Amino acid sequence: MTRAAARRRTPVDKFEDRRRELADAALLTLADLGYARTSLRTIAENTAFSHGLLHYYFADKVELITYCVRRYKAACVQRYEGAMADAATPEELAIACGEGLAATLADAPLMHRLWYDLRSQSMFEKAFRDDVAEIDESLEQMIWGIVTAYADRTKTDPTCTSSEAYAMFDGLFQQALMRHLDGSAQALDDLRRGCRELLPRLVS
Amino acid sequence: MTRAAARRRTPVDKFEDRRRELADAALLTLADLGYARTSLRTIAENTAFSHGLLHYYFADKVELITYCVRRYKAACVQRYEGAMADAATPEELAIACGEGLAATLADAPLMHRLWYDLRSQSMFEKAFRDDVAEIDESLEQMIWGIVTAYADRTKTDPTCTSSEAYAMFDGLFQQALMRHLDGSAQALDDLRRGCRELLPRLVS
DNA sequence: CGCGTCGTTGGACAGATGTCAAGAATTTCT
DNA sequence: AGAAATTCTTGACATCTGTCCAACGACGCG
Repeated sequence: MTRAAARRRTPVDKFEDRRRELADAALLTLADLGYARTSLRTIAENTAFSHGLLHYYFADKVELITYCVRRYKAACVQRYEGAMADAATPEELAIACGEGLAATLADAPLMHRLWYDLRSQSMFEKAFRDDVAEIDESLEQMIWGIVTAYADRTKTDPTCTSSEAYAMFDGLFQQALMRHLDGSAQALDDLRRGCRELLPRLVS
Repeated sequence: MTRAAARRRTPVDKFEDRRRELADAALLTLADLGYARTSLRTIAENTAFSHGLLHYYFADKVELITYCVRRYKAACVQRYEGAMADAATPEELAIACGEGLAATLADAPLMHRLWYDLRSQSMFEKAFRDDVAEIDESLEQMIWGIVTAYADRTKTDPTCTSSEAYAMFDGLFQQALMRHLDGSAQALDDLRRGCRELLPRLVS
C-alpha cells in the first residue's frame, strides 16, 4: 500500500496490468503447489521478473494472495455463467447442469483444487475470509439460479434453501474433484449423474 | 524411523505412549493454527518438552503429521459410532442423524476445521493421501449406514450411491461448520434441518 | 541534452524452519 | 550401587522466508 497508491498516468493503467500479470502467474504457482508450499520467491521464479518486484506491486504477501483470490473469482464466475443458457425441458436443464459442472472441473482441476485450499485457509486466516465468502456467495447464487430455473420448468417449487442446495452441489463437486485428481476415470461421469439426479430431489 | 524402530522393553509400550502424547499435543496446535502455520517448534511449545524431542519420536515432520492424522481418525470414528443406536421410527432416525452431526460439530469445531484443512493438503501432499482417503472411506461408511437404516425403516431402497450420499452430507456439514465458526447462531439448526430433510430425498 | 520519475534488479537483513548431533539426565537392569 | 540403555535438552547447521533498500537502466519531458 506504501507506493502502490494512486497511479493513473497512462489512460490504460499499466500499473494495474502488471498487477494482474503477476497475480495470474502467482495463481498458476499456487494451483501447482498449494498455499502452504508457495513462497514469494517461488512465485517470482514462474515469472520473467525478480522477487523484489512483487513488493513493488504488492504491499505484502497477504495483499498479493488476496488479490489473487479476487482474480480467481473473476475467472471463475465468467466461466460458469452462460454455461447452460438454453435448455428447454427440465431434463435438458439437469443434463446441462451436470455437463457444465463436469466440464469446468475437467477444464481446470488444479484451479478448483486451489479454491478448496484457499477456502480452508480462510477458516484460519482472517484476511482471506471476506473475499472467500464473497466468492462462495456468488457460487451459491449460481447454483440457486439453476435450481429455480429447474423448478420453473417443472412447475414446482424448491424444497430447500439456496445454501442447502449449494452445500449439496458443492459436496458432489468437491468429491468428484478429489477422485478425478486421484485418477478415477468415472469421477466425471459420477458428477454428471449426481447433478442430474440431485435437481429433482430439491423440488416438489 | 532411524532409532524409532523396534522398541518393546516394557510390557506397556512407553515409546508408543509418548508418541501418542506428543501427537495429541500436535493435534491441538494444528487445530488452532492450521497446517500451513504450524511448525515443529510451535508444537513443542504446547508441550512439556523441547523441540528436539520430536525428532526422537518421529523421523520428520511428515511422519508426525501422518501419525496425527491417523490419531485423529481414531478419535473421530469413536465419537461418531454408537451415536444414533436406538431410533425406532424413521423420523426419529432422521432427527437423531441431524442431532448427532450437529452435536459433534458443536463439540469440536476446531478439529473438524483441521480435518478439512488436512483433506485439502492431501490433494497436494501425496504423503497424506492414503491416510486421508482411509478416513474418508470410514466416514462414507458411517453415512451409508444411516441411509440404509433409514431405507429399512421406511421399507424403501436408497436411490443414490454411498459416495453420493456422503458427498451431500459432507457438503451440508462443511458449510455448517464454516458458518458456525463465523459466529452464525443458526448454523447448527440449519444442519439439523438439512440432515432431517436430506434423508427422505435419498430413498424411494 | 539533462533531469526526474518509474520500473526493475539484486543483495542484504533478521527471523523462522526442519534437521541433526553431542551430551546431560533419567530410568532400567544386574 | 554401578553399568547400560533410554529419554530428553541444548545448541548448532544450512536453508528458506518475508521484507526492505540502494542502485541501475529506461523513458518522457522540459
